[in-house]
Amino acid sequence: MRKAPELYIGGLSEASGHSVHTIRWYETQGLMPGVTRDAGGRRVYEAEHIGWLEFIDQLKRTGMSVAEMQVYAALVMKGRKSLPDRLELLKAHRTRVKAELAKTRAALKLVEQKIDYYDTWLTTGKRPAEVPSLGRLRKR
Amino acid sequence: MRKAPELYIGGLSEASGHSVHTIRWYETQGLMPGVTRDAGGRRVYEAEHIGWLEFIDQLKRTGMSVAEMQVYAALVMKGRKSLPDRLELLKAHRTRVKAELAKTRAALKLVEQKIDYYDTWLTTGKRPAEVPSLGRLRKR
DNA sequence: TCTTGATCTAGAGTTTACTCAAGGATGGAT
DNA sequence: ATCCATCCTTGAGTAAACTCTAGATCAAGA
Repeated sequence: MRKAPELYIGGLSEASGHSVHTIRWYETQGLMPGVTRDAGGRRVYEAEHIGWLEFIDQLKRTGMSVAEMQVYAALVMKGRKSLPDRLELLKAHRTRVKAELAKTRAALKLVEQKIDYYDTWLTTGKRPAEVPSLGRLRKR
Repeated sequence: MRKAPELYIGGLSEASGHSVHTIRWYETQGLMPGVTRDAGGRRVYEAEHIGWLEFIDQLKRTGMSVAEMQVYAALVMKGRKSLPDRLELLKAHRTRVKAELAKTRAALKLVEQKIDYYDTWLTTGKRPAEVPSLGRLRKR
């Protein structure tokens, strides 16, 4: 009754946008739970693995290192008794990400101030009033 | 009349939070315009270099590579005739940063959905309805 | 003058996250 | 029976951004 179309590494690669190299490397890093093999030794994936890799991508994009994703993946493999730990890990991650985002937004604001500074200088032809910490340097 | 307190690499290191190694390495990468030497061959910095490194840090925090900062620093060294190019470079950077921020915010949102999912599961004791692309995986 | 701490250069080493290469097995199509 | 694409493993290579080491020089204080 349960008959998923077989998903080999090439198919998962296409579906996920990761190279087959990367998928195998993720596996060596403990980031690919639940991979089976067929009679010929080939890795067989389920449709869920596509979603899993997508989730991994979100973690990565929010700045999680492979080392911490390893911890998360290990918890997933321990089953539902690890739910509290997974929740804690993700919450801690969320806190860090929010802090990082705030810092990056602040940095962007400063860069934009510099843009305004250059813009004014260029359109008025004269150097605007000093803006602190915008990294001016005399020519030498 | 113009008498700045001498700033050697150790002082700049303290003031900027970068190691002396990093400051020297930045120089080899063309990221330190306007560094002079004293009679004994030691690097002498001006107070402006502190602001410069702070600005570099903002660029870095917003994800600019050292390679692109090189380009920016080279423009700075060309003097005011490079103003339009500097402005263009920073504006292009701003555009990229905003796009990156949007993607990261979206990723964070998905991670937060997963947190909610785990939270509900944990507090109700039963697995909530599927949320698409949250990377579930069967144990095996 | 001697010592100590900061500085210098050149070059090697580290970390993270892939990315590729070599050589070999497998399996469906002709 | 033979091709060819796709898969396998092991291990080496790459890129970015530092980070450290070794051996030498310099400057200021005891």
